[in-house]
Amino acid sequence: MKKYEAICHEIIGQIESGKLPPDSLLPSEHELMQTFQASRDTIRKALNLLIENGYIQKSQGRRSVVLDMKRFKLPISNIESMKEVGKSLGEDITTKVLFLQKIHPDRSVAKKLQLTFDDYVWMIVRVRYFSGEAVILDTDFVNAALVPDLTKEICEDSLYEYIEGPLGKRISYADKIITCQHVNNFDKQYLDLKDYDMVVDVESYTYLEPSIIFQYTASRHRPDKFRFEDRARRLHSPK
Amino acid sequence: MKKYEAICHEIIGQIESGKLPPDSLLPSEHELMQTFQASRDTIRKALNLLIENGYIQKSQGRRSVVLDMKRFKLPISNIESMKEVGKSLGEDITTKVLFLQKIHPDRSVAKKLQLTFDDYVWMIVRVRYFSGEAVILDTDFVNAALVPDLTKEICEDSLYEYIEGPLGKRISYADKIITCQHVNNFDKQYLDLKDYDMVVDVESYTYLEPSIIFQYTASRHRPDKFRFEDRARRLHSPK
DNA sequence: TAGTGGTCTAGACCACCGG
DNA sequence: CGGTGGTCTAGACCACTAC
Repeated sequence: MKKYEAICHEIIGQIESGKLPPDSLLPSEHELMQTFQASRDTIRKALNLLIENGYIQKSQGRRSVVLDMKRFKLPISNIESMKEVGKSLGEDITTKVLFLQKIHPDRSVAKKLQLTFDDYVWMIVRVRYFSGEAVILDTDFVNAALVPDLTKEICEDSLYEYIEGPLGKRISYADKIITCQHVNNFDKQYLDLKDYDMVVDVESYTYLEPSIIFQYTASRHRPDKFRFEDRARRLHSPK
Repeated sequence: MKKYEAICHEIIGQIESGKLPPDSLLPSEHELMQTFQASRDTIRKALNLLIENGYIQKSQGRRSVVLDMKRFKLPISNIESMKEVGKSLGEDITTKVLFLQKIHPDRSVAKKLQLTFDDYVWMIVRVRYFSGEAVILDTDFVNAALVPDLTKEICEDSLYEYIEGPLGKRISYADKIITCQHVNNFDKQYLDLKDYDMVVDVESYTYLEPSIIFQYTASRHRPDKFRFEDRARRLHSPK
């Protein structure tokens, strides 16, 4: 493991164990250099990781402050598979594959994945059950040139795990667009909608390294089961 | 201006002017060092800024790739005041202040802002009009010890501009929680809801530097006018 | 193998904060 | 004023990619 990651994890451990409670101050960078026998740059990289993950807050001239992480159990602003989300939630999530077939893309999908009509995509339709209720309907289109073989078992388990494991590729980033929409017939047919007439629609464009789009997903969430948490930082324009 | 910010802006300029189109490769870090007469570290800081703002993607052993920013004109994942959002949208946004008063917080607000019942908070209720339609209802609670004087004019113009300008404080970050909820009587009374029976609820906890909570906001959006865009990065756990 | 980005080090100077 | 974090430099070595 990289040194600055190791230092970051060591400090996270101290925060989560309560040795560094919320609102307490971290040792200075100089002290941390000695503690961890590292250069200042390495310490600063470790601290930057802590900032990105919402553990601490820095400001010039003062020591870093430990933040209160209690409210932030489910960061969806990262990319996580359903399997990962379920694990961190401790919820009983199951997946059912309704449809899985290699097809030629239609006009809209071809454009989204930057393909031609002659290329192939996997179309996957999955329902996610939370405690037995069908609350999310996912429709995926995956570039079949990048992911040649897919099975029902992989789609039920974890698509991302398959891609990053056996396929040896790496997921890089995803663009997400969240909107609200009226329910359509698919939603009605496959989700336990109760009397909701709207869904939260999350469109994702997912990229492999270095910047290759491989997946477009439309994810329809029953409104009462949708929740998105994010920490936004203010971009101060340069003076 | 800091050197690495200057370099970052210079490169953004080249990307936005089309001199560095999407999918093209940046010069190597070594070449950039010579071009900008800077050390490698400074170049890397500039590139990191470009990554954080979604302009480029790096991966080891390869040159950096320019990403397509077209879809990302409206970043609500940053902290922006309504005034800033309106400016970048070119939309006709106006604000009407319905209520502005210094009060003692109730139990719920006191807890959210880490105050006691003896402290004071400003309660502000504002309606946001897009092209004449009332589509967002904001209810703010602001720690009055940090922002002693507020007027209707400031609330109608820009609260953040007032805090970062005359008050000389800096906004640091905000935690946001997005959910869907049924409309309540306030929504019905003040928003042009058409026949929608749900709203998108965005709760924000906003912090000043170094990490002082000063504001809690509940923002209720008419569903058809809500849109949230985000670029999420995959956090690979250390091996 | 050559070129690239990733990590790590050591040291300098500056800007800001607090007492 | 001393201490702190922010910026910048110069150089070394490693890991990965592409050929």
